[in-house]
Amino acid sequence: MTPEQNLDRERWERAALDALERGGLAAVAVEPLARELGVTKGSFYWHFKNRPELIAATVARWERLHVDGPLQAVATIADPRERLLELLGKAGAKPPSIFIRLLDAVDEPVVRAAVARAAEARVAFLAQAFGELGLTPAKARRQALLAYSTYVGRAHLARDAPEVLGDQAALSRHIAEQLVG
Amino acid sequence: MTPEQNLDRERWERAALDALERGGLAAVAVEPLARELGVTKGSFYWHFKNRPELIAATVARWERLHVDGPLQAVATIADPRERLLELLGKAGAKPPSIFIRLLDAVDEPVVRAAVARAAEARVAFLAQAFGELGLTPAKARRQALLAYSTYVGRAHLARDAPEVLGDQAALSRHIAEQLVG
DNA sequence: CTCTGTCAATACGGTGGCGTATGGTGAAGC
DNA sequence: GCTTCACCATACGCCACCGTATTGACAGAG
Repeated sequence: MTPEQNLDRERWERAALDALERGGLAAVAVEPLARELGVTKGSFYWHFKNRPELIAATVARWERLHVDGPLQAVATIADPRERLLELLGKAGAKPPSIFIRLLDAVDEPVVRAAVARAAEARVAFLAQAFGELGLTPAKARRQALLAYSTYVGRAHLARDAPEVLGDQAALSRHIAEQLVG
Repeated sequence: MTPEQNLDRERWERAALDALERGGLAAVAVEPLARELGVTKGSFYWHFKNRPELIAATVARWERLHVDGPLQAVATIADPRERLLELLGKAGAKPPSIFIRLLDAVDEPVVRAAVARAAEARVAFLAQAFGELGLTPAKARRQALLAYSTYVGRAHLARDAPEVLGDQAALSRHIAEQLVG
């Protein structure tokens, strides 16, 4: 409620999101984060009910900053082809490390729900663009699923086997050519 | 060395691979597995030095049974187009759950190494087939990377957001058409 | 029938995280 | 200057897992 209350709660949330990126959801843990913040658990259990609440807040934060935000930003691009190239290009540029960390932690129901929402939002967004390019709705949806699958797959390869990935720029061009045409 | 020795060690390895599929690498734990097997840790530490050794054995078992095995099986198909369709079709049929569980646990160096080897082997295999279809080596490699990315991405979607995936058969046809042509 | 080696049970100590209960501090409000 | 309240520290009990040490069962070799 009060905006003041959230000032130091946000320190925890920021640190949690960083820890998630570095060490996965297991690193979003009370005592390690407290050490990192130079503080004790006493602080944490003031701002949060328990660890699940921190996880939920962290996931929600990711969803705002790394799903909805970028999607709205790209939505300003008028040309659907440009829009698609922008999206697929980002896949090659910066591997979405937090996203993959969340995929690793999908056993947690909150995480699974967020990941599923993100998938639907992104696929719908891609399908919209493909539709504007003239594909039928069904075909646009399938093409969007194909494109999103490559996005996720590349994100995995970039993290887990970058050596097989080779020249990312060349692959990016190849994918864009194959999928957008 | 002795084949007898491995009889009950193999019970552990089997159970470990099952647990991996169900609960991820965290479930490949000594005490839970002992409970499940109706036995105590005393047994485990007879057959294994420690938990890392069990994890290594489990990963190696997966690599044999779920990477090298299937690849060799499909290698018997002479026609490269048939071979590709067989591979990409399997992606839609049965989601490779153990594989994704391993992706989730790539922080463990043994797991990362195995996952990277699997990726390279599979991509090379796909590239070979695309080469036989007439693509230049560079283009075949890129196409293989594209195909493998869709494989991994679909595996994720199938597990984490099956509701956005929709009709898998239609998507399979779409992907095969787009990638193999 | 004893001895030896294989395998498992028991019992222990250690670690690391969760959550709670309670006490302390400093600043704002009166 | 006293109180109140937001905020954090201290200290505790709890649980789950790892790994070790020791003992016990039991089968086959001699």
